[in-house]
Amino acid sequence: MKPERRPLSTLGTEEAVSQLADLFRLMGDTSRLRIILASLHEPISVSDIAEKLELSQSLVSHHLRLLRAARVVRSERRGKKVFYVAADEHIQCVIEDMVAHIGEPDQAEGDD
Amino acid sequence: MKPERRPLSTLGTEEAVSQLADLFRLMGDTSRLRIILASLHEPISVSDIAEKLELSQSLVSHHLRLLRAARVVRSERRGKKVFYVAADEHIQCVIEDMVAHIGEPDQAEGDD
DNA sequence: CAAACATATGAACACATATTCATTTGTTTG
DNA sequence: CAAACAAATGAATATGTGTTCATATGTTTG
Repeated sequence: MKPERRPLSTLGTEEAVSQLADLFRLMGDTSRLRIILASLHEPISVSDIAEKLELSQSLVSHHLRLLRAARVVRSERRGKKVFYVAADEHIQCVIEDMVAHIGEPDQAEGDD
Repeated sequence: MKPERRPLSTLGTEEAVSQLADLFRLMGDTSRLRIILASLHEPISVSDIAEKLELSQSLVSHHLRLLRAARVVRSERRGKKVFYVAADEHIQCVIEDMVAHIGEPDQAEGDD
């Protein structure tokens, strides 16, 4: 089920556009995007992310801090481990839309 | 009307994830995002973009080259001017979803 | 409390890239 | 064809940032 989208009229201020760009930029790094994908459907611990993606624990932690600050993911502690999961369903929607864009047939007009 | 999304099963390869990240990164710059927004609904010329956004013609052109290469926008020449417009409706969807994410209520669990 | 495990943080560095300036290419019209 | 306008390109630079290494903080268990 697809969640509702919002009109773009919210993007009047420079600050709003800046906040939006920040989110896209966060998803624009391969490591971070893989981390997001790994935590998209179910909570996963930092160490499991690091192992699964073959990234250092430190790097994963650094990225998760940025993602959590932007509320792309949220954290939950379970004993010694900390689990991260995508914050809301919109994150998945954004990714799915972008994948759909990639699959779109090319209809360039002045591309030569 | 919302276009169809695609499943994320396409993201198996590293190359697919990399391509996806490239697109997000392109939208993660304030100037580029503003350019995308300016050309979202109707074709607009390079000079009009530059004037409207108060960016240099050169800068706009540089960014448009990247956006066109990634098929985020497509170009069409009309006389001396070149008009750019968002390549497909998925671009708008992605933005709308991200705006919706920003408007999402905060439900952090371990945020303190 | 000490030891072991899991995560977070800080500094430093290598690398990418957004922007500017100068120039070139392309298009229309006298 | 020359002049004027519009857009694209290239080089140079300043700034941002992804990654690593070392270390600190937090948590459980003996």
